[in-house]
Amino acid sequence: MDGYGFRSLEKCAECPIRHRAVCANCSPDEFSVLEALKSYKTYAKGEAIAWAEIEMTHLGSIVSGFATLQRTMEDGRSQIVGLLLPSDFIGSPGRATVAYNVVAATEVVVCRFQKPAFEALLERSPAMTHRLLKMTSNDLEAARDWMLVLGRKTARERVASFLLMLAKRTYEDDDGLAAATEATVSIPLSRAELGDYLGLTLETTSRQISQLKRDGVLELVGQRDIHIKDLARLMDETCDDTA
Amino acid sequence: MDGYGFRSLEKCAECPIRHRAVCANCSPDEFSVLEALKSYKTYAKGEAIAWAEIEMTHLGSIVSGFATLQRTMEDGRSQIVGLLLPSDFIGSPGRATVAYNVVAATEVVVCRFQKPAFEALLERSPAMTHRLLKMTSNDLEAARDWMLVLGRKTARERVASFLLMLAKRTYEDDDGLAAATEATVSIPLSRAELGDYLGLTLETTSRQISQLKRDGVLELVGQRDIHIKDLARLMDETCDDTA
DNA sequence: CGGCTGGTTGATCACTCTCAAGCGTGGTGG
DNA sequence: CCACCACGCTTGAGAGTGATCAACCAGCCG
Repeated sequence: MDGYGFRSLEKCAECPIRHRAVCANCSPDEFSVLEALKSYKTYAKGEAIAWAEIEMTHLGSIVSGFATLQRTMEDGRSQIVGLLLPSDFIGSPGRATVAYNVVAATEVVVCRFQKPAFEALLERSPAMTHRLLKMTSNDLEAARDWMLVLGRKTARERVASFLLMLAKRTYEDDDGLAAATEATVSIPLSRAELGDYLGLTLETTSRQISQLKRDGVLELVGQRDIHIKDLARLMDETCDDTA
Repeated sequence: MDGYGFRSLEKCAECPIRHRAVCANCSPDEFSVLEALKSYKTYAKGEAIAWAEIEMTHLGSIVSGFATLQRTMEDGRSQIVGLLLPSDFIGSPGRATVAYNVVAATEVVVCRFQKPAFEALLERSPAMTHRLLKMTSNDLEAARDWMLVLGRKTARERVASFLLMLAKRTYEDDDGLAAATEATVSIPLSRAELGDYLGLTLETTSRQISQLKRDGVLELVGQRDIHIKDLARLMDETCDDTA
C-alpha cells in the first residue's frame, strides 16, 4: 500500500500529526516545501525502519503506529531505549547513524524526507529547529526519567511505572487523567519486548502483571489490553513523586 | 571569589570552553551581546546549582569542575542521570524547571545568563540554536547508551563501562585513546555517588573495583585515581561493541 | 488434529542488596 | 604530640529479588 492508502495525507493541512510533529510551527511557505519533499512509507510489524551503524538516507515522523528504539549486545541482551509514537521524530539531523535499531512494533506509517534535503531545510527554518530542539529536549527528559526506573526501581515498580506512563500518553490529549480513577491502555509490545523495555526478563514481567492483577490494581482484557481499576493505587505502586 | 578570580574570562575570546560550549559558533556580534549578559558564579563542592521543581532563574555553561544530575525518590533512593563536564549546558530553554537536582561534585564555575534574556537571544540566533540542538541530541544519545548499562549489564560490566567512558572523555581531545593501551582517570565521584550513577549500592561498586584490581585490569592510585593497565581488556569487560 | 507462538506458572540458583564490622586517613582538641 | 573521632572505603556473612531452566496452557493456523 506504500503511499497509495494515504492520498488524503498529501496535504499537510489535513495531516493528523500536524500540530504536534516537527512541522508544528511551520509557515504556509514551509509547508509547501515540505509537501513537495515528503513521501510516505509503510512498514510492516517487526520491520526495521533504521538499523544501528547503518547510514540513514531519510529522516521523518511517525504518522501512525508504534516503533521501538532498541540497543542490543553481541550476546543477545537487548534494551529498548525509547518508544516512538505518532508525531515522534526518527533520526538525528547532523548525525549519520544512530546507535540503536528502530523497529516497527505495529504497522507504522512514516512521513519521510531525504536526509540532505531535510537538513538543508532545517538550516533555513528557525521554526522547525526550535520545534525539534523542544522535542529532543522532551525526549532527553523522558530518557532520564526512565534511567531512574532502570537503575533504582523494583520489578513491580517498573511495571507500574510503565503502565502509568502509557496511561498518561494515551490520555494526554483529553488530559482527563488527573481526574480519572480508572483507565484502559493497550500495550503495543509483547511480554518479551516489555521485558526489554523494563530491564527485566519476560517471566518476571509476566509475574508482576499477574501479581498486580491478583492484588486488584488492574484487570487483563485479552493479553494486550489492560484495565487499570485504581489509578491512584497504581501511582502509589510506582513509588514516584512526579504526578 | 565569586567572579573576581575570573577577570580573565570576561572576554569570551579567551574562554577555555569557547570552542565546545553552546556559544561555539557565535558571531563576533553575538559574542559582544553574550559578554554583556553573562556573569560568573562559583559553587562549592556539594552545593546545589539547580533544584528539581524549583524554577530556574538562570541558564548557563559549566566552565570548570564537574556536576551531577540526580533524580531522587521519597524513600531516599537516588539515581544520577547525567554528568556535566566543562562546556556542558545547564537547563532547558523553554522549560521552567528540570526534574532533577544539579549538584556540584567538585568546585564548579558556571557562566550564567538570566533565563529570559538568554531565551530571547536564542530566538534570534540560529547558530546557538543549532549548537544547542546538537548538544541536546548528544546528551540524548548518551542517556540512551546509559539505559543499556542500567537495564542489562552486570555490576562488573557497569563499572568497566563507567571507567571506559571516563577514559574516553578524559582523552577525547588528544584522541589518543584508540592507540593507547593504558590510561589514568580521576573519578570525580565518591563510591556512594558512583553507585548512584551505576544503579548499584556503594558496597557492590567497591567490590567490583577491588575485583578488577585483583584481576590485574587496573590499579588504584589513592582512592579517586585509577590507572587502567589494560584498556583492551577493560573494553572486553564492558561487553560492549561500540568502540 | 497437531504444531507453533506467545503467555503463564513453578522450582531452583545466583547476583546483588542489606546489615555489620573493620580499616586508613585527615582533622580536632586536650 | 598524640589520642580521639569522623568520614569514606573495604570486606564479610546472610538474605532476598530477579534470572534461569523447564513445564504447561491457550489461541491460531495449516
